[in-house]
Amino acid sequence: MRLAELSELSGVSIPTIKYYLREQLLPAGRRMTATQAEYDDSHLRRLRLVRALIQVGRVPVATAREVLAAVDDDSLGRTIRMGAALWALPQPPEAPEDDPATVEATSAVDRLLVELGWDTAREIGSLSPSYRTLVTTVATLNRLGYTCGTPELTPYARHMERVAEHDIDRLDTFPEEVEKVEAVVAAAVLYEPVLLMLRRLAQEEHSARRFGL
Amino acid sequence: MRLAELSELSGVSIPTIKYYLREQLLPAGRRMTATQAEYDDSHLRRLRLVRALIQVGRVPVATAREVLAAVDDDSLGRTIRMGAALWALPQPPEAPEDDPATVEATSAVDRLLVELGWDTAREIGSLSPSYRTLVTTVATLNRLGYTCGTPELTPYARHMERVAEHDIDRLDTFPEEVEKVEAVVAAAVLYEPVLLMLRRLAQEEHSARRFGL
DNA sequence: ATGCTTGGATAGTGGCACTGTCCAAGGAGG
DNA sequence: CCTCCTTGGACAGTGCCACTATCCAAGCAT
Repeated sequence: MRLAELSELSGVSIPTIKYYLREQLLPAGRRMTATQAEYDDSHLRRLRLVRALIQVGRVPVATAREVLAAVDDDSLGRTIRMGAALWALPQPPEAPEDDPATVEATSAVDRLLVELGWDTAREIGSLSPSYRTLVTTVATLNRLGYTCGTPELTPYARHMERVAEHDIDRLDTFPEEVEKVEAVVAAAVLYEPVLLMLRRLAQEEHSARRFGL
Repeated sequence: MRLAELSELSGVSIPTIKYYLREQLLPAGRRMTATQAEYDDSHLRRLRLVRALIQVGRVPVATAREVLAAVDDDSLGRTIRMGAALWALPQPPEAPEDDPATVEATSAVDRLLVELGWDTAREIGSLSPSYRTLVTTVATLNRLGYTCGTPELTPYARHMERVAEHDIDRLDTFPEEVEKVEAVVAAAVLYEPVLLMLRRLAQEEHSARRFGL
């Protein structure tokens, strides 16, 4: 298919697609003549993933580029590739390391990992963006005056552990290799809002039941 | 305390605080003279909440203003006030209503609510932003080619139901009324990244255990 | 009394995700 | 063959938004 058709099928405007091509979020089409290129289903799929990352996941373009580069890097093995893709994902503002709230948060999270027996997470430790983001957020909560230490975190962690197990089980559902990696990224980014909205709905439900409307 | 002190204690620059005052995210200080105003702990607390909303929660300033207005509205009862505050929170781009993927997503979510017995959620239905966001996201997933129907959603919903119950239980921990409402907002916004990061950490942990590094 | 600080108003900055314009090269119809 | 419309590419411009810099007159401190 050509650019115009890609645009129609995806619902993304031509200038925007050109922009994504320029930013290397989308691989170039197969050049047919000097002025024409041919796109296929993989482009359409990738384009939709890009939209999902940017619009739903609110991932900045530069970050999306890194994530997708990891997805495409054939030199990496499956697990690594998934990891690398997810690795590039989040970037909330980091606090200074010597901040007292940060120090406290770090030790709270570390104690949590010990308690749960998440040894791999402990080894990888501060390299993981998830870990760092968690510490930052806990520090913010504490600075706001809301106690958020190991005891508060533990029950939540146990719940999310079961969710994660379920996530991993579902992985085998996807057949193709590239699709699999893309699926992990999509699932990471798109299932997160799903989870959050389910939680809010459940909160509304239980709050209404307990306190009335 | 005066503006400079408020700035130092909060770590927010004076021009930014002035900006927040202008945007009515922060109530004006008690005017002492024509050129001086006095701020107190409630201002500091509110300022930190604003930062949390904007920086961690990525809530746009205009939305934050609405949320905080609901928090402050004494004419509303407690539950309503919390609801109104959370009500104003999210705003992911909505899809056209007649889109086939959206229709499918709507029915999938509705069936989910029936299955779970979330009757209040069903009544409030499409008024709730959580509901609408959930539908939009599910539609996006489907459009991307990832099946996300009632059977896929149910286990996640059950997990989040337990999380939400725990959330509601924790509510009683907070003593003051205004603080309580603020706490709900802070918890909604700040515990969301905590949950997500715990999930990612757990995923890394279990993925490593199952597939190796 | 004088020099520095304060709060308030207003205009400007920088980043980012697009979007509009132009152009030369094709391809399609007569 | 000629004309007209479309295509892909380059590049500058736009709009939004969260700040930030500048200026000013009125105090307060010494």
